[in-house]
Amino acid sequence: MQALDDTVLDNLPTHERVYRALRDTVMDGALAPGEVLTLRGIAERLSVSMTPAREAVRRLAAERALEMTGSGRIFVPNPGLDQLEDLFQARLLLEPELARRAASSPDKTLRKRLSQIDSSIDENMKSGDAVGYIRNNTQFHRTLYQAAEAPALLALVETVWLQTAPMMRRVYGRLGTRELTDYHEAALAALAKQDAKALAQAIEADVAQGRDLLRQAQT
Amino acid sequence: MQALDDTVLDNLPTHERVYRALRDTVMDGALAPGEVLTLRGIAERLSVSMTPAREAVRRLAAERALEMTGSGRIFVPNPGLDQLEDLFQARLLLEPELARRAASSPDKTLRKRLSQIDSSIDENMKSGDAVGYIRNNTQFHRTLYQAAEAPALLALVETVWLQTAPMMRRVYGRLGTRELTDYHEAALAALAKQDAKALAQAIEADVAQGRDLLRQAQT
DNA sequence: TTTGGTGTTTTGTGATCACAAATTGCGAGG
DNA sequence: CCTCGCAATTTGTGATCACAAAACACCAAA
Repeated sequence: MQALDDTVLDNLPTHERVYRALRDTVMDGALAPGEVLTLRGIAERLSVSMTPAREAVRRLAAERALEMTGSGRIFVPNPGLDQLEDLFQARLLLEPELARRAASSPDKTLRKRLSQIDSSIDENMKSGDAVGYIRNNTQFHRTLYQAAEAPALLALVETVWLQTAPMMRRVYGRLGTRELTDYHEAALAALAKQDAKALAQAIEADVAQGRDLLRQAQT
Repeated sequence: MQALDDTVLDNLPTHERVYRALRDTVMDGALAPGEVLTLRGIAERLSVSMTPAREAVRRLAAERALEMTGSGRIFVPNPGLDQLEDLFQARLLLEPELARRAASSPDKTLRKRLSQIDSSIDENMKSGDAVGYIRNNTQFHRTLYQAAEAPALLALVETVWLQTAPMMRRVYGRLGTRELTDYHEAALAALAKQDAKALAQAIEADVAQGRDLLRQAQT
């Protein structure tokens, strides 16, 4: 009876495993903007053939988590400030709406889970763990929005996260995470009161903080 | 000196050609929701091997234009009413914003092109050409939003269009296109006056009309 | 007519390979 | 020190194939 919560990492198709592995490294900001990847490199690192590696890469490219030149060169996108503004605008349009919908969820379990994640975030902030911060912050938002039960909207937001992650990693690495304001507390309080408006505002402030930090970092 | 505007259909990678061909059929609503596709079928129809067909399909699946079961079966999504509401909500959040940004474009050429497209739409409506209507309507919106110079936002909207296209085709096929209100005229007038607010409202009304028509059709 | 099972066919998956194009490395010439 | 050019290498692409699993068709039993 080992591993009931195996997150079914095995028995998945190879291309799916490669996809998830690559996606996670992008989401963590483990890949620097502009960094170049090769199919053979990916395939070898994960002990698979080129075929599933190619499929995974093309899938990520479709989600704009990776980019490919006309000649097939694979690299991590390095969006300009303009494009980043667009991506944050998308977040500001979509995420408060998702929060609003999640607000009607009377789920006690949800609040507990969010609270736990927020504790981890606090630790990450104090210890300056940028990767841990990004990972838990993403998980906080994802968990909240899942309660909105709007998978089509959440999918859109996830692709935006993928596109901003490498840049945010760079920013947090430079500026640190110690001086960030934690809007999650306010979000949790609003959720407890089922105050959709306040929740949406807290999320908006949270997203806007990320945007402003990024603006500030861009020289 | 034939075909300078060949839209470079040749000399593109095979997987790209397959992708575009499939994407167009989805956008046109030529594929019915629930319809099943096979890699060998696609490959044979386009006279290519399975490899580029697979890549194209997986790319479309990443954009949610196609869906794949755990066992790899490929089919056109058949979203429930709930999901369609979400998709239209995304459109309502994103498209007015894109319109707003496009409004500052003083481009005379743009207005002329939009006007031409709108004429085609009028013909399509009168003749009840559902596919032509969908194609031109999409082109109208795309052309307008391209002026917003926010490719990241436009890409999000395009994926939403892909997801709703099969259902809209069904709806227009059933209810016809003759009784639709043409909000594009108002949009053009607002654009000429560079009235961002009015333009955004016209676009909102246009999108909302699509949503309402779909609601009405769902029994 | 419906249900259950069984054998056939269809289908996606992943590895391998030849090929062409792009990239890189390096040395000659300015 | 920089730039150009050529050769060696790296890299993505697309076809093919064996394989396992899923889907399907068909027939017998209730």
